[in-house]
Amino acid sequence: MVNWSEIDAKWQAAWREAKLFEPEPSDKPKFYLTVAYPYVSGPMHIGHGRTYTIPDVIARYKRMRGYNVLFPMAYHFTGTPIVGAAKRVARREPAFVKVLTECYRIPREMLNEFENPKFYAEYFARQSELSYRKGMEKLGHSIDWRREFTTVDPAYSKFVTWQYHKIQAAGLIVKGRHPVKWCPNDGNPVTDHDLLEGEGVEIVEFTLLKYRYGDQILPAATLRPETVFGVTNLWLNPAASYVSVRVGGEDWIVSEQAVDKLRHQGFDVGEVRPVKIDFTKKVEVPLIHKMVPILPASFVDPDNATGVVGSVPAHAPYDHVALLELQENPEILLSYGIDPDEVAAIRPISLIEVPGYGESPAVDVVERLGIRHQKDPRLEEATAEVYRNEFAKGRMRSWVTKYAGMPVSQAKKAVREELLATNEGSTMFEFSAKPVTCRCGSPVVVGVVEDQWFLNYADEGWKRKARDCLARMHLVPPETREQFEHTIDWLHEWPCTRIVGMGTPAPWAPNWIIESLSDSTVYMAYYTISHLLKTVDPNSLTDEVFDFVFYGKGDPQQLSRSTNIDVEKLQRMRREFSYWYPLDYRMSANELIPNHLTFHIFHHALLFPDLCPRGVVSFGIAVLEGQKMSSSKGNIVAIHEAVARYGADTVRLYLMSTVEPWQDFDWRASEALAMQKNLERFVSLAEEIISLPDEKMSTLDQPARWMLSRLQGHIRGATEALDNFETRKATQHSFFMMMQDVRWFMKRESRPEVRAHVLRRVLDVWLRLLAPLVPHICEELWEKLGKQGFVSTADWPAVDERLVDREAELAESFVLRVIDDVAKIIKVMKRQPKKLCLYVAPPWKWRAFQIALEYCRTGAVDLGRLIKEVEEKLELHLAKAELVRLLQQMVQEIRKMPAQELDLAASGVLDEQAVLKEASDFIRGEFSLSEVHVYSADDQSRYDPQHRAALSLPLRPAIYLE
RNA sequence: GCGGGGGUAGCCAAGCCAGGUUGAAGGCGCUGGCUUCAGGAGCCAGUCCCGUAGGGGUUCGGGGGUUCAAAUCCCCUCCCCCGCACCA
Repeated sequence: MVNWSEIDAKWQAAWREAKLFEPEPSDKPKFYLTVAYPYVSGPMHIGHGRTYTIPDVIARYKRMRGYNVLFPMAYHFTGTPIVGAAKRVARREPAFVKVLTECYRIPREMLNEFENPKFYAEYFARQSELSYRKGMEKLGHSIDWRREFTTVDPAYSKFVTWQYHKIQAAGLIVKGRHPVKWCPNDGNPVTDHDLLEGEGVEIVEFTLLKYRYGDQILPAATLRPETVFGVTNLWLNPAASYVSVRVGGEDWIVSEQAVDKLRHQGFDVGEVRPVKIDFTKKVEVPLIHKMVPILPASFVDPDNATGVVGSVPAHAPYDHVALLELQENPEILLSYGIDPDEVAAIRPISLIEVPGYGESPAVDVVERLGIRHQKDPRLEEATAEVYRNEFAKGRMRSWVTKYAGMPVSQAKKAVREELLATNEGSTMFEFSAKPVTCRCGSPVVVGVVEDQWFLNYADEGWKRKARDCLARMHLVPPETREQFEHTIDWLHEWPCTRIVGMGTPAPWAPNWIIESLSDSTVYMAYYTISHLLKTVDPNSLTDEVFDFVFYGKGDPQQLSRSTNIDVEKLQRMRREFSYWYPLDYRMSANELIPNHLTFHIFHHALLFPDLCPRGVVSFGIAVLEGQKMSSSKGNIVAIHEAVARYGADTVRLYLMSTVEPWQDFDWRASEALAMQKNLERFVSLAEEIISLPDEKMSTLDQPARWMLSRLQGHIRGATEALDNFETRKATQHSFFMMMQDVRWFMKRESRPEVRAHVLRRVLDVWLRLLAPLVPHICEELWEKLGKQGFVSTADWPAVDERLVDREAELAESFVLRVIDDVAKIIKVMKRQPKKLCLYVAPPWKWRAFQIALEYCRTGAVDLGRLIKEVEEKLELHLAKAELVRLLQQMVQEIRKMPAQELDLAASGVLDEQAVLKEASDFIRGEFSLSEVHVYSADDQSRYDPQHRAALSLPLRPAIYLE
């Protein structure tokens, strides 16, 4: 049993005291990596454990490779979720309180403190056992803690202020209006976290077509303005209440429910009066100015947009079905005073042609599905199908002169533009699904925020800079490049200010807060000086200070006088930044590619065009026993619990071993436990090796040469893996394969002095290979092995080419193959043999083998020619049938064998007889035999009662068992 | 719809780009043997099917093709996951 927690604590303290991870600028080459700082709205769990262990492993590896490594960390406080969580505590929401008190064991009497967002954040940032700080320390992360900060620190705000001054000066902050989910009760925008229901519901923009109804306007809402050319009538729901309302200078008729929506969306809404719809009146369609009737329809939802709907039966299944119903039921029409003959005359007007459909797609689909009533739920699916196909493949018909031949996707925009330009249309936002309800219980509406500030990512010049930056970056995995490129193309104005939440006031509009993704784009630069800023009065951090630190602009003497910051300190900050920047690698979750990671490229491209990050590594998501983790629901495994149960090294190794960083990770308790046992086995193996006498070098025999050669392969494998951020592959080589090989060697090597000598050499290297992955136990064993200093700062092992021994590896795999064959035979003969005879192929068969190998190399084997050539060259006295059989077998064998081994074998370095004789004692033991004999197949004195020797082939000796 | 990723033996997961160590690494699970002051310990072996001599049959979502040779290359097809914004 290993006392993991004791070892963890011992070495974490030792590293801290030695200030091992507090790098200073020097003349050593540097390696600077960062990972997205945590948003501290809950405990650190194993998903985060993985996120932060990956960079730690890389940092530790690079440190051993001789780099001066900077790995800093901070905490993200900015934004709404923490504030939202504090609010939920204030409201004492039962489910949330339960998670806090039961899952996270927060005493109930402390709850009122959690109503304060800052306390809340601090608690999970660094105060409690559940915190990120404690979790990372417990995992042994090699972080320079001197540099930690939070995004609400005054100095950080100064840095954000500097940054936004720069962006503003570049003309990339623009103002506009922006739709948001809005709670009228709270008077605030709400995020998805604030919703009781309606999470993920989108805001869609409808076009309003202004139909003239006498002096009034009926604004019909549609997502398909291009279909205006096919309008046959207007729909209103007779069961709904419509009102007349002043909007701007116009008199609109909309559903009662629409009035508030318009108001929230910034329309100038005046007096509201009830109105009775006169279904006998005609309305004038905008743009085409034709008169159409108003018809009653129950499918019209008064709570969706304006409650007024235009009818395009050729392209809208609802419209088509509703019209059919009216045509079949004239009595309904009569009750509204509508002339049934007029309605009976209405025909769908097709304006879009779509491959795969007839004249009117909506009619086709309705007929195919057999839909007869406007309340049929399948109309949703029918509408989606028609919409999708027309949008993707449809073109405007030739009669729609102005837009003839235009793809629907374009026509939609063009028609909309025309409607807006002629004031025959307007726009309105609506939710894509309902209901949307705030946690306070109030229904949420779409609110349009005026005076919203945006980062103008749509700016072509900025995009170009971002693309240039991206082109120079190394991306892991490489497939992410397309995602980044796509994101840069498609990103447009990003609303970068908020009304609520913690953060930095926008410099030009202090009533707004810089939004939390927008304040976290270039903070990697801030880390380089964050420890020094702790001794500086934040008020003295003017833009000029940052200009000097980041750009070297200005005179430090003068700057010192104006700011009261020591010149040395200013120069030291400048030196830190100049030394560490650019960032070598940025690591983050791949779900952040569409926003944070691309933003960080944009902002670097603007602020540090010559110092863009060199690379990005994107991580996959983590799940727990196949289930999505959720801090707010409490289904997580907290880091401090995992470390307490398994030890830091087990957690680290498990996190690194099952998948590569960019793949999705699944934590399974049973596998974590298994990993702990594996690690304990390693420890007892290592301790056994350490207890062996330190033998002097003696001649290395076959198993020893094999072991040392395999070791070189694993050094190479692990090195390549970590160079490519492949933690899983590194673990495979450094841990699992090493375990297998060492065990095999211990079993195989019979001479104690050779075994001791080789194993001690192996362990010296092995501990260093494992140190980035499981640093605590490696330090412990490194010390026990009698090595000086920390293994964490020891040299990473280099491949010793002199120990690479392909012959030894070939010989060993040859022995293994023979053992395998013998085992198979014993299994089939179903009794325990006493005696084993092995007959290795005679020289002439090797020559035939070489010739056959040449044939195989060129592709198709002409067996006839091969036989002829072998006969001629070897002058054999052999029955033709026998030779044919033999060569066929050889070709088959060659096809099955590894190419490199074959080449080596064919060169004749392998003395089969000698290798098998060396291994014969081992083989005897393996099968509990009493005798093992090795003969050449042409040895006249051999014991061979069943004439097996004739079956021998190169690399496949004949076998006889009795 | 747009963009990205993926389907491999009971499970996870390598391999695929550069076709030939591929019945297919490694881990987990399971089975057997050994060891053991039977304990969720350790060690060894096995783990697609058939087979009293190292063999044969059939496998990498499905179908087709290229090739002496395909999990790997090409074509078609089915299915799954993630992102699409104001949310960190």
